[in-house]
Amino acid sequence: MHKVKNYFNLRNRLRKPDDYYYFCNSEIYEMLKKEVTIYEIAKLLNVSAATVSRGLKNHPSISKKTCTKIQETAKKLGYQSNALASSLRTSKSYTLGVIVPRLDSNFMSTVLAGMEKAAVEKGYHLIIMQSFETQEKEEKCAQLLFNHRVDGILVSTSSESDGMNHFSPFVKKNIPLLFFDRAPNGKHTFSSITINNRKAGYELTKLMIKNGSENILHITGNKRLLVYKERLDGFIQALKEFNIPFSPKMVWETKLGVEDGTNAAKKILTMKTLPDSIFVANDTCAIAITNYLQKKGIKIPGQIQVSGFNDDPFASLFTPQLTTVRYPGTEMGIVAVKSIIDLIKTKNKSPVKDILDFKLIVRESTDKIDTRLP
Amino acid sequence: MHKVKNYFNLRNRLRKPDDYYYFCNSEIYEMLKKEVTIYEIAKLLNVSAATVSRGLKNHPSISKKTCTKIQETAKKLGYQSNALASSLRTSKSYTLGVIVPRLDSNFMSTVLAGMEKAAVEKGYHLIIMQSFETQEKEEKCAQLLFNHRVDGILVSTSSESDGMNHFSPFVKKNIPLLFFDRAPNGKHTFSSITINNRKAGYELTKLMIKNGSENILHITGNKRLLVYKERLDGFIQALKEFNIPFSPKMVWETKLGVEDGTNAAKKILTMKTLPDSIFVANDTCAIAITNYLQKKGIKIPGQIQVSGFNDDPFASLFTPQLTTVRYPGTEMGIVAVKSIIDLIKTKNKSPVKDILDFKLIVRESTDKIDTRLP
DNA sequence: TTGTATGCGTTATCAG
DNA sequence: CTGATAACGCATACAA
Repeated sequence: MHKVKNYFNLRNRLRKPDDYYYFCNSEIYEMLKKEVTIYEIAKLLNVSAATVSRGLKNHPSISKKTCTKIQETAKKLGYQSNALASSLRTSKSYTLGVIVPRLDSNFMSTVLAGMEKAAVEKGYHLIIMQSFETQEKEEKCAQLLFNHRVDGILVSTSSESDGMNHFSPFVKKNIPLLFFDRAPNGKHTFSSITINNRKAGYELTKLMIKNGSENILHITGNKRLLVYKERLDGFIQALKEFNIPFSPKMVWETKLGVEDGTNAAKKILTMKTLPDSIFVANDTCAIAITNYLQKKGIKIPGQIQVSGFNDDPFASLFTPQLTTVRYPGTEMGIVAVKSIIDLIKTKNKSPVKDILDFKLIVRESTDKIDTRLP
Repeated sequence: MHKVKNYFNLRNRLRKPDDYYYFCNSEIYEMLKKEVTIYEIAKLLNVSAATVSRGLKNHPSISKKTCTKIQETAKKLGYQSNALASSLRTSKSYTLGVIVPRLDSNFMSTVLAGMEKAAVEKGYHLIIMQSFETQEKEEKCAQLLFNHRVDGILVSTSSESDGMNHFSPFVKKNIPLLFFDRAPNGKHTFSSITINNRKAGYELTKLMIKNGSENILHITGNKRLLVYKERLDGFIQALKEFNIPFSPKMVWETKLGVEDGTNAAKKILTMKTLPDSIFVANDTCAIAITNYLQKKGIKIPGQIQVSGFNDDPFASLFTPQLTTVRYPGTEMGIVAVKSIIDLIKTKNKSPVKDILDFKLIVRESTDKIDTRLP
């Protein structure tokens, strides 16, 4: 009875000790909606809360017998550990923060699916937030995630993002920060997982040149984003290699949506000489362009070759099947999470720089130009 | 100096009081990687931690002057509130748990995007988890989310899920639980947000019948899921209304993926008499089927009308443009989050049952059957 | 308007 | 192997 009293001082419960045993075995718990804590278990078993805490996680220093007793009682009482309290005490939340420009893109949802899977496998979970392509929201997300004491943060930057100062709290506190897909421009020492956009752009362009093109149009996204800038670089590199003079007029910057594609197609039709191929920086826009041009009687790939980027699920169902770059979304997600968990666990200081392999998917839409209609 | 000593007793810091002012203004904080807490701010300003806590959130009982002083110092020290501690204390986490079968579907990512947006607007954020269509994982997700003391949980059930017992901890503790898109079968008193799948199935079928079809094939998903069961019900209802006899042979259950569509198409081509229309329960599969049939020389909609479900982005770019049902993903996400936050705040006991309007998108793929090729 | 004291539920440390 | 105690960082009832 002394012990019980002692606990009562500690925890300052309202109940009278005499009622305690009955109380624990009754339904009153639920009715009072009081949390079932390790103290409840402790009191019932006449052990200390510390022992319960250990027993619950099979701490080696606790006897098997006590362990099972504790776990059984926990189950009986419907005990659910409080992860918040645990995180507060241990300063480990097993939470990873994720910031993406938007959730609802084919590619992004694939990445996130991979991330979630890998995270759960390693005992982590994700708080996912959207920056909607603005720096302001990206900063707010970062703050919220910091306040929630995530163990690591995965970011695909917004197109607006300039400095990376909003991540300095993480850096200062040595909380791993890893960029995926869209990494910051310029020289920096951040960790990142990307694909070789430059090489992909290069190979796609080379393919079209080899198929007979000389007058290539590149329709791309916001050039401030490294992913697009590098595809462009690859494009230019290929032109150079084949002695095709480059001019900025060959590059159109758009938002790469369906409407942007339709508009681009309209504009193309007003050109004095049509391009003989179009390298579009994503599939959605490539298909929108193709679709419009086809409706206006242009033969694809007969008159114009078109290539996309991403290998969206419909790219192969579309007619003509779209040549594109397979961009390993799920894998990127998995690698990103595995890497960051590694950074968390090893407290490794050297940044990860991972460049994933892409796969060039060559399909009908870039068929050789000598198969052209007259 | 007395106060300072007092705080020292309370918080048991290592530092000597004499060094304190210097300490707070120095860089040693960051070097020691000690958290900046309200106590640090309090000591610097010679006020109590309680005052700081209040001042930080502009509590009315704190003078403007003190408030600004506190907030300035907080900023200077790079103070970041600890949401875990706050949640522990207040037992409000401002976190919503979300369980979906998978993240990487067009529709789901749209819903999630809406959810995230609405949640952030209301000061909440999301932990998103995948059940991968298994009950076992769904249960694990529910547990983890419970352990993290989410304020509410949003669920789209896995196709395997049978009982809903794994959500009873939430129900017992009066934590709002809301199903979206896929709600549990049978009678129950859970809150849910769905679309009128039955009516959509009915209208789609009616459309095809009115366009001249008599021999309709319905390709659907797992019938244990209410969403598919109801589409089927609507299908049957329309047949009945037009006195077309129903037979189970008219319904094929598949997984609705691209490959399943191709296989279904192959099987269709082996039928003695081809159906004159096909109502497919999602767009992906509808397009895969159409694509295969077209390749084999079948005219769509000339010989067979096809309709999908979901209005995926490519449905209108495909040739023929796909007749489908627009399923308001973003809106569903927004409504779901708003509803659950409402449940959280009002502690309302009466369940929400929201049925969103869909929109029938009639396009070429179901053009009148009298335009058929001979 | 501000301060005091305490608890939220857990775990680490130290002692036995 | 187990127990007592003190944090983790914050917020609130109560007191002043």
